[in-house]
Amino acid sequence: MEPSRASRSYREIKQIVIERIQNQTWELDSFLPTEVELAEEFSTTRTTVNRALRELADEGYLERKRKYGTKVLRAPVAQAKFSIPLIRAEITATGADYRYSLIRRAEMTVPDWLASRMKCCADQKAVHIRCLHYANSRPFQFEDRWIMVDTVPDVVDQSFTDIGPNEWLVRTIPFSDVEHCFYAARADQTLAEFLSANTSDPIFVSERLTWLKSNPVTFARLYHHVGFVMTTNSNA
Amino acid sequence: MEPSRASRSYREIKQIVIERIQNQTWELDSFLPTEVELAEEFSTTRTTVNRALRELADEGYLERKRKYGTKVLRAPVAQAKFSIPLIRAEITATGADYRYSLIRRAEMTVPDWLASRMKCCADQKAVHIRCLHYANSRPFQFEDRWIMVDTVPDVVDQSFTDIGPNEWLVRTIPFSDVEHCFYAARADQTLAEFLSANTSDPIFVSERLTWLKSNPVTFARLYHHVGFVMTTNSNA
DNA sequence: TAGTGGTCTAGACCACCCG
DNA sequence: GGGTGGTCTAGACCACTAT
Repeated sequence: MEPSRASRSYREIKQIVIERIQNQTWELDSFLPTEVELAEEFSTTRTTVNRALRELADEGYLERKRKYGTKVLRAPVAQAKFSIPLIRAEITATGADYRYSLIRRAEMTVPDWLASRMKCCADQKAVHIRCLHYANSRPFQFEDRWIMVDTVPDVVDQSFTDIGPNEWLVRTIPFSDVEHCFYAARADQTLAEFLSANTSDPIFVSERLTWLKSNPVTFARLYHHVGFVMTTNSNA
Repeated sequence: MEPSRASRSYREIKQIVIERIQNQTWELDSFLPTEVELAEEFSTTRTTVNRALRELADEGYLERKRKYGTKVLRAPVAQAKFSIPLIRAEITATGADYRYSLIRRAEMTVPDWLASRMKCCADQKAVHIRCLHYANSRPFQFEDRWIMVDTVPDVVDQSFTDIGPNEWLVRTIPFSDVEHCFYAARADQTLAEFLSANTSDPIFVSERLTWLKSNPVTFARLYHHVGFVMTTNSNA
């Protein structure tokens, strides 16, 4: 007669909460029971319920406020996650061969537009690199990158003939703040030649800006091959 | 003489760990002290240290294994998060006026390519919608969408003349699994007219696939205006 | 001011996995 | 086998905020 008293883990609770939202047992915009009530229902402690609900809130399904309660959000799909792998890994993961080729390496003063993007002053030095990444000998990505000498002094000793700048940076710089952006651009003649595309082909471009403790590290503009598609990692 | 014994919060511990990685106090690929040791150093309990390290691992900075320890990962920027707002909010957030216009609404059997994308059978019905979203009377996004009648039966009663399909779905369907993808496309003549663009302009396209408990809900292909840029939310 | 979630404590047992 | 992180317990006090 007595119902099961086995306590639920925080993972089970997460799953049950999701099911109840899907069943509309708990409707959109409505409030869940309090943590104390749920802890009793699931024969567990408030700590465990708290972890389950906190994670669901982080994932965008719930909204929580002190004194107010926990509400079912209406638009749970508020966020999408992308993993940004090293390009070598991205290419070899498909079974293709990876090849790297340096096109240009030059030291110069950062141009004004770059200083503005990186929120830094314009009279500092940077190494400017252009290179190509191939998959099975076909152009996969054309990379146009600046690396700031003040923040990464070792860069002046790097030729980048054998290793791509991103791969080198990831080995060298501990960790950073990053901004990404993505847009579509039209291939000009130069870009078309690098990517074996036709002039005016649509090109998927991603830009990555990196800082280390507020100091500018690098700006990268990545031109992807025609037909490239960026996809989310299934689901959070 | 005695050092401060004030215990550290999990947020402070996260910050300290990040600083030590940036300082190279803890080098890339090296191991951190164990949770017990850190708990002692920070005058707190293992629970608190655990939460700090667990969150840093979720964010991609650390790798943790039982019996093995906690390691500083080399490529911390393994993931980027995007928030995907309702288009009305996206537009009004910039201060622009939002306007919506339905172009086409038709009930039909799902085409084979769509059944394949949604992992569902082809002999079911769907409502096919095309519509435009304007910002200050200029085309902002052209939307091409299918909504599955079997999963969302109420859709047959919706005219979508006054409210966009996404806005209606978000009010109606509790929550779902989602896949996103993004790519660059070339505007054909029709698309150019809808978006007030020129033929062969590069267009940023996003596709969104949604399921509810494994049942296909909707497929949306969103063509953004020329010059659109998608950006990450600053930093995790 | 009262009620809710946010966080912490001091312990415990368990699961995994390297050696 | 033993050491590490993963999780849970049964409490406690705090911080925020709706009313």
